[in-house]
Amino acid sequence: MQALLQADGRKELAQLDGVACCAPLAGAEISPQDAGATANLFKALADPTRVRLVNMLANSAEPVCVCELNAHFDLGQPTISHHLKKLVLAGLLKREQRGTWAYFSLDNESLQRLTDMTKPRGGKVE
Amino acid sequence: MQALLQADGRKELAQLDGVACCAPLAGAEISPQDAGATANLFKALADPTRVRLVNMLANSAEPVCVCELNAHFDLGQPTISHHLKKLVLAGLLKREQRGTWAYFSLDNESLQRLTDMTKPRGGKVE
DNA sequence: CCTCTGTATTGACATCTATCGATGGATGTT
DNA sequence: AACATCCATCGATAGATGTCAATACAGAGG
Repeated sequence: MQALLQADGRKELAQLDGVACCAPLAGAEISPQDAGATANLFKALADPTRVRLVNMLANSAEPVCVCELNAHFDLGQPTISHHLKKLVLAGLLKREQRGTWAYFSLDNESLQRLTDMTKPRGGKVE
Repeated sequence: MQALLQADGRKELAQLDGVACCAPLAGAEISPQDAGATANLFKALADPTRVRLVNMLANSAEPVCVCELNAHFDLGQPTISHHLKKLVLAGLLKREQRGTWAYFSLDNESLQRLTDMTKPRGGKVE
């Protein structure tokens, strides 16, 4: 059981690494490790619900309450919570507690990193 | 059986749609359909092997033979073939047959679309 | 202190996906 | 014509993932 908890912890850290590193897709040769981190970042956006969540938060200047987000989906509350957690772990969203309510907002820096990562000629022109 | 084949066909078309549409993440409100297409594009890059494949092709001015690609991975040939197919269906790669050999290259336009899609303030500044 | 409400976590389940071994079709080569 | 090579497809399998119902937990108000 202890082992299971540890494994989970490592997994979450791995996802966080994905945000920090951000090796450009079209840049210099990517190591297998960096490829994993890069893939993790894309994985965070590889779901329609998470794409919509990010899009909604990108269109709001203010942090948005979970209760507000829930209302826009035909999914259960635990499912939305699950997706939000994944986006936070990926570093794309920030979470903020206000009393009973939880507010989420887009981490603009991370979106910038995403853009850098997909730039056609990031590193060198060769 | 016929039904199965049809279902498969539809699935592949859906992935192709993902490339064509390309709704900006931080742009105007994304419809659930567009969110699915956008997610499909990210899904194509949500795997370390596919990230490396795209990266390798991005670093080559010339199309690369599959036999060359296979040599860089500790994976079976059918697995690489499977990943290459997914990337082609997503519109990220182009395939070209030269005699017995298959050559793949990066579709630079699609990479540009990826960049546009992740631009921090794609549509309007609001 | 009890209850209500908003979120997160757990456990279960169905589906999806990456991988492999085996096979098949196509193209060269002897 | 027989054979070898390259690549794609098929069938099977293990592991990952999205979803829900049930539960737990925390803060606010009675």
